[in-house]
Amino acid sequence: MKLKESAEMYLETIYVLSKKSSYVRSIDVCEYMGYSKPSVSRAVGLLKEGGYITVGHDGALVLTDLGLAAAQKTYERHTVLSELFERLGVSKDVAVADACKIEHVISDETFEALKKHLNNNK
Amino acid sequence: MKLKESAEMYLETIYVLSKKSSYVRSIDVCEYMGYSKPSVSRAVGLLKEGGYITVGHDGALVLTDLGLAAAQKTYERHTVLSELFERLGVSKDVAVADACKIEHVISDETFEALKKHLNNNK
DNA sequence: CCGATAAGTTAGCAAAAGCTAACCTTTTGT
DNA sequence: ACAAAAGGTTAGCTTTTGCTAACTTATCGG
Repeated sequence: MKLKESAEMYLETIYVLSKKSSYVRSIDVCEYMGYSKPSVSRAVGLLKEGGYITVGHDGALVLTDLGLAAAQKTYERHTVLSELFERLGVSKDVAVADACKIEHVISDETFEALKKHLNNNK
Repeated sequence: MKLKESAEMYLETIYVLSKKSSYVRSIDVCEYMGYSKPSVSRAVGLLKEGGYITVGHDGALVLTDLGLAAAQKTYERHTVLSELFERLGVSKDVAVADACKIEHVISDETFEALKKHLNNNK
């Protein structure tokens, strides 16, 4: 079951929020992503069903190993890509926005090549 | 009316095919993209409606100025991105596939930065 | 205790973009 | 000439992923 683009974004968001608050609820995801409660509710259900997260009775969203791995992979793409773009002179906002879109479609091979290139020029 | 990702692909395809045969039909687009006839038929209708192409009675698909500009823009992204990736050591197939996806989501600003970088390292 | 607010769910709509099945023309080949 | 093939369209299905409206709970203030 290959992760859809939107699922990656949800996982990444849960991951990012988890690094700050250690208690992430659906409503936090709503606010962060700017999505409605029903949209997040369904996405959470799918992620749970797929084994990417668990949901506590208190509504706490917790990444499983599977979910964490996916989230970290996406997050690394995000940081590396936006850093690369900024280094090339792209404004921060645009660099982040582009990283956000490209992170979901770029292949492992191309990403690794870009990452290596970035590291070489550090 | 902002062009959707799929519309960009159709225009780019018509552009590429036009450079070879000077008489591009829907069926040619089907074969090139691997899509069904109804899918292409609908897309062609939308592109016509949007003023991006004209369709002759003989079924010839011809880009308007508007369509040509869009197609060329996408095509340039495609060539620059795939060239860049290949230069970084990515295999041709993967470079092209990634360029195909990224060309639709990258911003003008980031693309120009990448292009400039590529030219500097030529 | 009771009403308001907060969090989540259910039901159902919408758009984008692919598909198949079935149909209509027009051209083509024997 | 007439069947078959080629090209295109119509109708309608599917998936993904957003939305609103409306509902349920549960907690919290006075």
